[in-house]
Amino acid sequence: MSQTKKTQIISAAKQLLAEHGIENIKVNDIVKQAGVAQGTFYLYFRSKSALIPEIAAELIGELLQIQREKLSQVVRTSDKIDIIIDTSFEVSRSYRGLLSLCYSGLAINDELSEWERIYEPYKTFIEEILEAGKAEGEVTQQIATSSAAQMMISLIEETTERVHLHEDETEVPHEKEQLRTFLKRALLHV
Amino acid sequence: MSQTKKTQIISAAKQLLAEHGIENIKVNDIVKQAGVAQGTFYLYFRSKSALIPEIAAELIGELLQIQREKLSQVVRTSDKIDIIIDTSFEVSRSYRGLLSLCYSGLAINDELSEWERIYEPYKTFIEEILEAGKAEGEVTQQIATSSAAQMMISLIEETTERVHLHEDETEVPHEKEQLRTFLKRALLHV
Amino acid sequence: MSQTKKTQIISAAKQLLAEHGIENIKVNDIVKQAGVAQGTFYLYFRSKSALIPEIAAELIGELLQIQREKLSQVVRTSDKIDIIIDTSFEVSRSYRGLLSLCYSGLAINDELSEWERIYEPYKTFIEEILEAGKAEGEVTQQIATSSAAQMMISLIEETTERVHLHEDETEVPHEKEQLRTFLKRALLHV
Amino acid sequence: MSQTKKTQIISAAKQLLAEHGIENIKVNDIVKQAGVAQGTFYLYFRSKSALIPEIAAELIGELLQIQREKLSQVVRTSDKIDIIIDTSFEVSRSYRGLLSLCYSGLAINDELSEWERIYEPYKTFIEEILEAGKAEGEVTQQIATSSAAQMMISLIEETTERVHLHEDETEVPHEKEQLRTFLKRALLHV
DNA sequence: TATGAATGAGTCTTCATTCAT
DNA sequence: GATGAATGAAGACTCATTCAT
Repeated sequence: MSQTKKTQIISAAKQLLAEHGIENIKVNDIVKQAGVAQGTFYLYFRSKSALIPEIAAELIGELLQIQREKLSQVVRTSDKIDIIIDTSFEVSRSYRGLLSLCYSGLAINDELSEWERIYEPYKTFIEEILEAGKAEGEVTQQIATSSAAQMMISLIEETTERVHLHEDETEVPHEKEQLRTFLKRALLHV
Repeated sequence: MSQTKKTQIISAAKQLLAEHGIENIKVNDIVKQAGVAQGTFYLYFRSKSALIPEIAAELIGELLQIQREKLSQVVRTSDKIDIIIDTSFEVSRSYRGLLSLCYSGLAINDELSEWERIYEPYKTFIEEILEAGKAEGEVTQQIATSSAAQMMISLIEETTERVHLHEDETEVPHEKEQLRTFLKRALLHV
Repeated sequence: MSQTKKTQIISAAKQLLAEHGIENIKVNDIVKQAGVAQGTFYLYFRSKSALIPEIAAELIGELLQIQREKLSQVVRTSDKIDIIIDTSFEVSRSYRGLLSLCYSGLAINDELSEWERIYEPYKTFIEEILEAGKAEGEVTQQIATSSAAQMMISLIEETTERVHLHEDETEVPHEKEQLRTFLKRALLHV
Repeated sequence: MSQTKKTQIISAAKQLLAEHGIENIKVNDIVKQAGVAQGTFYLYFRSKSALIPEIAAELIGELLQIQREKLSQVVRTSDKIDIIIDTSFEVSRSYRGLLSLCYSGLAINDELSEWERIYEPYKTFIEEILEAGKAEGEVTQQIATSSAAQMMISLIEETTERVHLHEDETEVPHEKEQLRTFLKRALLHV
């Protein structure tokens, strides 16, 4: 039951965060939206900025879970990349701008390591895919999986954010295609 | 002469911005550092947040100028990419974190178009390089220059920021190399 | 209990307002005098200028209540006018200058209608007296009660304010007498 | 020539004062409107608040001059009152709200005596009219001319301001008529 | 006289956080 | 656990006034 309150708060925060920026939402807004009292917030979060990592973690977790699921039966790395891009676009759409807000929010608060800790499992997930791809001979040996995973994640994230911020859905397919091409050229054997 | 004051303010702001985040610096700090009065700030900037675009513009301008100069005698796109990466790392080092702070600052203030206006010239510069590379048969026809330029810029920026935030100079050469490989694979003919 | 805080603030504000002008008192002064925190002020008032109407309303309410009471057993309009003048002088003395400050405060903030809404009940009260006087044949039919009430209120208010601002109590009886004569000549049958 | 600058400033201030309140106009607004430099203001006025009395004096002077002129050939006090009311309405219309702003401006600045000094000549002018009316047997002996003059001025001023602030020109004739009746009943023999 | 860039004290308002109930 | 009234530090911004030119 007490978990309910926390969940309500996180949901409310996610919603507001996606609409406005981190600096533009007040604890007051969140609790109002969540339908709980001001003080309740501090029962579950040490401070306002402690909220961001939790949301980020939830987001990444969600993304990871969806992708794990969708990739379970997929074999070719090329297909995996397609799916990763597609799901990223979908998740990013519903959280419009939230990821980069999380990022800047964390960066601002000098909690870089916190951020990395949260991103860790996702990065590992991508690394494993690339590693497997290398083993299969599909992914180039030229690039270190750690760096490549990082660049791949950044590029996908940045592109999805950018595209969605533009609010012009018509260019989505083209940008997605470009991203696909770019990534595959960089990572896969010709 | 009155330009001096504005310059002083921008310099001070750049310095402080690189050290702390945008939300962590006060107008008061900036003017103190700049050696001008509180009111003087508002003589040259409509508000605190109006400062960011100006700094960003200056930064981009600087980057653009340096790269234009260094690339003037270079022919091969591959070499151009090397130089762009190198100079980006250098500029980014001296402005440690400033670019992404500018970005988040702008994103927070919903001034996306302002941000794009500022980035415009740099993006065009990169596009022209890629276009020329296509003409020379060095750059792949597979990718649209506009998208490619955007992705290239994002990737370089994100990587430089990330590497510099880690404050571990030893990994710079490796990351730089990885970035080079990644980009060239994506953009150039094999 | 929470009403207490608001009451404290209004009391403090009334006191300070009577001593200084609206533009000369700071929110800080008010809360210090009231013994509450800075933020508490904004819990009960949207802004500093939102305070004035509330005080004005309270003042008018007080004046109205006193006069209603004192006039309950009085029959002749002439006597009623005497009592209205007397009580106005008394109330005005204890709020020295406050009424006109309220007025200017409102006028400055372009909230004329707000001001009229507040004055409404008092004006109605005076109108009813004049109407009753007309029915009794004591008040002249020459003048419309609405206009007459307005003029009567203005004249009394202006005179009391003026007299009290002079801080020379010796002239009060004379001015009061003059006001009485003036008003009765204007309103009553000879 | 230097008088020109001062005149420009006063004109600009009158205009702005009539549109906004005293507290809402800045020296900057005035000088911009006047087309002079910021510093020029302080060449002619000790401070911002020193401007109000000058404007008030000019206004009163204007009113006085007009009325003196119009009354020069008039004999009956009743007619004089009509003319005074009419001209007051006219002048007040073009300075919509300015008089009361002057008043509150001065009251706020505790310069009551200054205000009275400025009003002095006008009050004397009205007193003389009433005195003459008494001599002619037209004005009642019941009321002291000093008090009566003051009340008459206040009432006219308050009424004109009120009517003009309402911006409903259709009620002007009725209110004017009511004022006329009220004043004549109060001051003249039946 | 005239200018207008520069000043900086002054104040409103916000909002994360606390704590008595 | 839950509440929400109360807190008060913090900071952006204003604007009358000055003064070097």
